[in-house]
Amino acid sequence: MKISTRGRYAVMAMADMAQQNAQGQTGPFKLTDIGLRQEISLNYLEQIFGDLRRAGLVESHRGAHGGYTLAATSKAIRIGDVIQAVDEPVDVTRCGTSHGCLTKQARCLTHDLWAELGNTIHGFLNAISLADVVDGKPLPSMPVEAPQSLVGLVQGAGE
Amino acid sequence: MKISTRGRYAVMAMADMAQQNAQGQTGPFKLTDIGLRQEISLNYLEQIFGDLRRAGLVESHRGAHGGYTLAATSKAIRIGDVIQAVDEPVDVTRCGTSHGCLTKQARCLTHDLWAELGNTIHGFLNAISLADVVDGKPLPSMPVEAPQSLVGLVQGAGE
DNA sequence: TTAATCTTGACTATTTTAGTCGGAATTACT
DNA sequence: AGTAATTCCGACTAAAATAGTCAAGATTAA
Repeated sequence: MKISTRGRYAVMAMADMAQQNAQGQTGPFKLTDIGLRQEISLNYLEQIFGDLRRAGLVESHRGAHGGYTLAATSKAIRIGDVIQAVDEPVDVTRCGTSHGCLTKQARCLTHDLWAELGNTIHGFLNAISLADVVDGKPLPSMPVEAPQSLVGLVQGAGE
Repeated sequence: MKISTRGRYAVMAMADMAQQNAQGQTGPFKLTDIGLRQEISLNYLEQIFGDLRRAGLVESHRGAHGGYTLAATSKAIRIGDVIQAVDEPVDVTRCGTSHGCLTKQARCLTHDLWAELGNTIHGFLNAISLADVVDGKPLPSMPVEAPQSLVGLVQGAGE
């Protein structure tokens, strides 16, 4: 249960550009510079930015004095989008596609659990924009606390 | 960003036992039977139950007519405990221990983000008991929605 | 004593992750 | 036109994690 470095690096690089923007720099930003600031290898960044570009999150400017710019305002870009762009499976479970869920006798007791965990992670990441990260805004946290107290508090966990 | 089969299998097996309990069976439950019902190989289950036993979540009964029983009521066992028992790193980031966070020039813009994501996942999993899963209780979901709306709603994302 | 069951540890195959490398295409500047 | 800077692309590789398998030992009920 951990995030890949691809996802982390992607968010770090995007946040780097957003921060540069916030400081008046308009870009385009060279991967070389981003890599130096964030300590990520150029070659690896190239791979990652390929994904980001194909997902429409950044725009590329080739040739000399080229680089990348954010394709939208930092307020409009959500962290979830960035991670999804570089990190194929934002799925927590491959219930249904693979065995392990719908076993012959049981309707998979845990299916809803994984589905809702996925929703929770998605909800969290999609609720935060690049701008929030750069501004150091306080992040939302889970309101629930104890195992017993929450049962029945919330309804509608349907997928 | 996905959960390992170890974690899934562990929860499935524990839920299986909890369900047997709920149906009047008191155990001990043989791994052979659990494996058959949940379609998990015996050898793999043995490995997993070794971890669960060492974590104190189940009790073993050796010898003929032996098997495993839950070490507490299904209401008292939280999903987070189960996953943590078999799935070493419930960490989302290894910020601080490894490079990639505290780079030379930046105080790691994204540190709080990963920390709070971890808290969110923890909060979710620890809020749900085995009994909740077996009973098919509705699960809590994230209340937050849009990127803008949440900023400033919640404070205190400190680790 | 025997069969059932947990216990342990070593072993292996597959997949994923985290990169590296070389070169081609494109553009700005001179 | 030429050159340097940059993105672009695909193949390649090393290391780690995942998902198991296997064999043999310990313990207990009958």
